Amino acid sequence: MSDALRALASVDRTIHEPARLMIVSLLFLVKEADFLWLLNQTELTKGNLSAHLAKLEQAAFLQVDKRFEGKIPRTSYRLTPLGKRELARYRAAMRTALG
Amino acid sequence: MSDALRALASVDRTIHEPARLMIVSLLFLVKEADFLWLLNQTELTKGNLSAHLAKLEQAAFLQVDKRFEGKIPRTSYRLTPLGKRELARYRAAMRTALG
DNA sequence: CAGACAGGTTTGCAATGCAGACTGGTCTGT
DNA sequence: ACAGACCAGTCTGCATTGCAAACCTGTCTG
Repeated sequence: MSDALRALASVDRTIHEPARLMIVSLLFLVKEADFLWLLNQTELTKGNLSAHLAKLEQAAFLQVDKRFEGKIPRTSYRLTPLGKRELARYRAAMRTALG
Repeated sequence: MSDALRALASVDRTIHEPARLMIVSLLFLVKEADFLWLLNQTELTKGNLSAHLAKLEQAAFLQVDKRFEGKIPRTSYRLTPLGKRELARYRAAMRTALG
């Protein structure tokens, strides 16, 4: 089994999913974002986005920060260090795989 | 929506699946292969490999060539021109997405 | 007060990936 | 000749997904 194949066999499915790869890539660039912004950028449906965020949170790849600004709930999402590491690993794996 | 995101949103799920990406990558390199060889290279189970090959055939990304060599059935798999093009497109998309 | 919008969660459905059991045939050893 | 191993797959059943639409709570606007 070649390196390229080994790389593919070991990719993290959580990140590999295109919708989630969009999310983590965005968060990697902007550091922090809220739900609506992610919704607009990704063009996913709300339910879908919510589900993907939940999955990423469950994998501890992102951290949800809910707080109030006055009466308005302000939720922001950002990558955890683990999330950043996994994204880097994923990128490296895919680069290896794609030659 | 950035180019990177657009690229991700449009990836072909048939090829994106790691197991199938292994298969098409292998076939791209070797031009032609049989079931056992693919089985050994990918380390998938037979049922799994069979299902993925069927899906790739259904998408017209690969072509199955069954013939007899004496009494022994000799099946070989190879990419179609469409399969090669789609792999190229996928690679380009992922490179764009991963920066 | 009605309606729009933010910020999600819950539900239901169809498709998928996966492994293991099964089939049908050939080859090898005794 | 027969048992067992191997090749080449297919079939089946299961659990997990991804997806969209419906729903919910609360705020803000006209």
